[in-house]
Amino acid sequence: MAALHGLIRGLLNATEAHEGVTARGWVRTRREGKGFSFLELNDGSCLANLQVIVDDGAPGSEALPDFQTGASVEVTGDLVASPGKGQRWELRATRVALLGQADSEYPLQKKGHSLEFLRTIAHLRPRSNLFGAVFRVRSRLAYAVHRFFQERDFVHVHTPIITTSDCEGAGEMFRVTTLKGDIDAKPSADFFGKPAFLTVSGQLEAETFACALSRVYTFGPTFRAENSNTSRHAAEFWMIEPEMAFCDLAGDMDLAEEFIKELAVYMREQCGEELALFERFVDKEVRRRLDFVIERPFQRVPYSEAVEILRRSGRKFDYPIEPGLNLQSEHERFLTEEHFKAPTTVFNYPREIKPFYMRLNDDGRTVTAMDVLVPGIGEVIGGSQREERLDQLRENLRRQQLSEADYWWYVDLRRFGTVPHAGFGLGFERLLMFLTGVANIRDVIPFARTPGSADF
RNA sequence: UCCAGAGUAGCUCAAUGGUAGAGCACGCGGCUGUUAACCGUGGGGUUGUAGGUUCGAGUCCUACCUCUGGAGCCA
Repeated sequence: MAALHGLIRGLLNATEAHEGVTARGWVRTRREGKGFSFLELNDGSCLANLQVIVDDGAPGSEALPDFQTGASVEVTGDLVASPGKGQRWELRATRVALLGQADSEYPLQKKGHSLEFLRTIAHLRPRSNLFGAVFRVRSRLAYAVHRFFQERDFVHVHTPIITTSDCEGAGEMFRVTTLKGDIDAKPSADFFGKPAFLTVSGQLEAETFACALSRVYTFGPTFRAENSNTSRHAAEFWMIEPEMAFCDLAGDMDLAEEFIKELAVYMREQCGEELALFERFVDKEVRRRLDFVIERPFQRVPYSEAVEILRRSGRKFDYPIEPGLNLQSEHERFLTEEHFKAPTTVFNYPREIKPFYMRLNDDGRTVTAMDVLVPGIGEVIGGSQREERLDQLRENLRRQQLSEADYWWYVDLRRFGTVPHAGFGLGFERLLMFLTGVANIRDVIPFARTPGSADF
């Protein structure tokens, strides 16, 4: 019986009627009948509401006028088969109690609200069907991410959030300081004795652990101070970065593709109720896209070949296609959605457009970079085999005008027992957008931080 | 940061330069084992902000603010 005193999810999944159960939650709507009222109760444990029947005169029913949308209540009664359509079980109340009132100013009324409006009430939107579903899915997929790596003997490493290397090379960084006034006047007086920042990637630190524990991954907050105003960028997001010693680019691509597939399968099998909601109200194509990724084998194509395909496609693109230029979103989407009609991994990019840590190929012109492209989104994963040769890494640093002294510990990995190793990075929110169909990154983060906005 | 669009009731939206409206929500009444119930009725507004044009501005002009979409950067 104890379990039945738990969440509404448990009550609705009951296999038989039960007397004397208690449900707690928030009122979604109330309908008054002759001599009794219907309450729809939701506690966020699942999408569905629990229908409650309260007879006039039942203990606590005198407060029913205050059981308005948004109010928190506790109901005790008997779980019985529902004679009405639309639900299997309902709760016949023997006692009701108002825990917390919600008056008519409660902004989340029982009506369709725009996503833009819901963002302005981020403290209340988890009580809506859509956002309850999004954040239940976010939690389960975070679990699936850990499960994927733990089952493959990866060690979870908590890489630092504050860093003093301002040269991780992945974009503008947020400054962390305890100084007042001119913070650049005397950096040695600062808390860490030098300028400090919020991390833009845990990769370099993860590499050190991979070169000790063989297989590691990070899954944590990441920060970018870029003034990016798009539906795909946030100043604070969660990144997943596996790193594997004794692994080359092929092994890296294998893992990336397996990862995407497994999470799509997990979404399909473990989040069916939410997926149905997303399919209906958010993105009619989401289930088809998941099946597309699950069923179709990934295509692998070198960058040079991808460029040729784009050139010969006869398609007019807004941006030029030339060897040595980065592929634009429109190019990536053409490859995966129209040309291959499959998830696609592009690899071996020109060294000029990629960071110093990527391994130089024997041709001397390309590096072992790879991007995994999926339909609807484009790039979801970027990774590479890392440059493990000491001399070559030093040359890469020189070419990109980076100081070896700033990377002394990173270079040390190549001095002492260096090994081939590889890894990739994945934005957790972008993965969520792909798996749920939600179009704006602000709607898969509980409280989004974007330029000019850090409320709540 | 660049380009485009939008800000009118709590929410979603109407309103030829000429008296600011509807639906939902909320109050009241009615009806009903109802399903975002239904029917009737009532209250609800500094039209994003500041200027300007005009006899008259929600509507036209200028600036700013905010939001949205797209681009760049990227995950």
